[in-house]
Amino acid sequence: MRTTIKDVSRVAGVSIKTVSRVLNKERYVKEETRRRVEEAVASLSFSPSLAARTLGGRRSFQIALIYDNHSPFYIHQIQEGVWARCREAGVRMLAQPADVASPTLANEVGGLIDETHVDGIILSSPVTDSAVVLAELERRGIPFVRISPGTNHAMTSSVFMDDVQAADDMTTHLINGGHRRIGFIIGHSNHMASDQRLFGYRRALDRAGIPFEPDLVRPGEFDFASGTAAAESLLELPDRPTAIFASNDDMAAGVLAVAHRRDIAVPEELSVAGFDDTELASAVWPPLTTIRQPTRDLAYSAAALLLEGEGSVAHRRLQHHLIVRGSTAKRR
Amino acid sequence: MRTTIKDVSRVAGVSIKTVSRVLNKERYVKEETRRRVEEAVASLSFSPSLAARTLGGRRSFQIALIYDNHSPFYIHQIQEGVWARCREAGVRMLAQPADVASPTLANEVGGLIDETHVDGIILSSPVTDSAVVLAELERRGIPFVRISPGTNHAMTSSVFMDDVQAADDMTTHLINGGHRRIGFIIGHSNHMASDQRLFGYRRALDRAGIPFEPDLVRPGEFDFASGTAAAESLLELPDRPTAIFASNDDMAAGVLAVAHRRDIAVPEELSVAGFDDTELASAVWPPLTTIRQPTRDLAYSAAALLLEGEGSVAHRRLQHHLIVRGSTAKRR
DNA sequence: CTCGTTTCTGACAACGATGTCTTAAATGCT
DNA sequence: AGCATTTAAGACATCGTTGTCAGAAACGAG
Repeated sequence: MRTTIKDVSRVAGVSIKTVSRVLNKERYVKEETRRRVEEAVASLSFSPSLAARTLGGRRSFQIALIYDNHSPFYIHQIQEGVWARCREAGVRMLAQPADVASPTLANEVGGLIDETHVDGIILSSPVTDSAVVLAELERRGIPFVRISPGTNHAMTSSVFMDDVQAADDMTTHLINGGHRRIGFIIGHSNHMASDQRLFGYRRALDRAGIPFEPDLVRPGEFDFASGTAAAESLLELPDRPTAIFASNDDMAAGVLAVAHRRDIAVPEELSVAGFDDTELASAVWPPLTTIRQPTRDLAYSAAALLLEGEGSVAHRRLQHHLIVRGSTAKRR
Repeated sequence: MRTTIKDVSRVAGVSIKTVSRVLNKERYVKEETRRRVEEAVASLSFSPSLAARTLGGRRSFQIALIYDNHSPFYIHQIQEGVWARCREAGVRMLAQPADVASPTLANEVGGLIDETHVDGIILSSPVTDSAVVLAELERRGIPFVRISPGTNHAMTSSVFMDDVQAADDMTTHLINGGHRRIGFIIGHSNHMASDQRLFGYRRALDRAGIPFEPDLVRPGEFDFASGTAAAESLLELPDRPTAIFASNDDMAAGVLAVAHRRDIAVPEELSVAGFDDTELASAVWPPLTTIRQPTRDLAYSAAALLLEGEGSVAHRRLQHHLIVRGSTAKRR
């Protein structure tokens, strides 16, 4: 038989309602009573049934994290951060993979909410910018926080970093190294951050008075394979770039592989830059110069905002950092 | 107001019990009635409350996946596989990070079970071999399946691959390439698979009549940093190895980095082999020769065993594959 | 000392499903 | 036609908590 609040109440010699009060840290419980209940809870190593709390009460002690992202490193850090904050709050995290391209996505999210009664939701890019999902959440009035959203910052709670500035910083770093022909690999088109990083690249070029050349820009999809494809085509240009800035580390790793294959020395003949600073950035050779995106902290802050926020809209911007490693150097 | 089974029963013109029967695909419902109920469910887009089902019934429609692993790639694939099978069965997966070294681990697992009423549990290495956790699960009589356990295969359900044979295969591949001095980097000491891979390495050497040299073996922890450390010390040997076999891809990537740094050409002067075939194996240069561990499939099978298995003990062995890429070559 | 607050506690209904039991209708067999 | 069996559907208790309300005890002010 399962240990229930009734057993605790019997051992402590109080009503179940009083046990419930202690469990929920409510006011109006005498210190002495509280102590007795806590002892009973400990001696029975009692854990209240989430199902019963959910059904009877107004909270479910659960939040959902919805993501659709192809970088395991990124997801891992996001999960880590959200989970850490949830743990502190005694709340359960439901990790929910999703497919932004699925026509039934909004229904699935709605079903998730109905089934689990989650108290709130955290959206990670690119689900942050799915209009149907946002509409569904608004309709139900359920609290949610977005991590690195691409749109409508002001209307909903969110945590983010300045992707434009970060890409600008990296591009400027390359320009300062004497590079003028800088290739750029765009991220996946369904991530708003992709546009922003491209914009930052262009802004830095403009400021330095370097004309923008569409030929130096290639599309990508945030994965290794698209990085190699883009690099192949960039390095075949008659007047090839002396530096390539990829919108994330996975694609930058692809660039490195192509450079090795073609016997182009990095960083001597070609500088390569990434973005994100995932574990991958330090696991390739040479280690990548990249932008450290505070992914785990973004996730932690998102959970904090959701759990603490009294339904109010709030924002938090976290700082990025330019990490210079061995994959970039001054142009010779 | 939330949509409940009552609303559905009203729309369909039947009792709530009948709706419940349709939801649970029970017998003894007239075809015509079933259809009416299903229409009502669809038109209201009703999703039953998991909390209520859990509380009232004998199942919770949830299973937990408990892991403590430092490789994001590995965890990602495990989650992926379990999740896929759960989705098919309409069951929720609770991803639960843990710390095998924590003294309160057993309590945490017990608390998880009490709180969530999970129907079963999947353990991933190294939690698979935590005596306290196994004891706790046995004591409660809750079904569980272990993924790649290191001990007691026969007593509990599990899915696994043959780590000994796989390491033997890889070592033999290197020996066949003419290598005689083959370095080996052991995995994390709390993973049983580490011992098994070492054993496979030795077995292959024995069979080939190559004496085992303790000097060629270095400890590691399954991460990039320990791979570089081990490689540094191996490559400083007076008579350095012509091949290094690391117990996983992360450490093999570390070996590659050291080789690059020291200007040792791979694979011309040094062959490097990994294990797992995570995304990382193809994201480094040269791409790693490695063992493809069917991680995702192991996880999928584990979930299948748990969800289908009628409480009986079952096992499934999955096949590994030697993947030859550019990081190994014949000795010159 | 009385009365109004504040503090503290318990009885009981409610949450939304499933389990058990009962009953009615349909079916099969002699 | 009569009876046993199978099929079909509903009434009601139940799961383990929290919400609401009511009442008792302690406290403070006049």
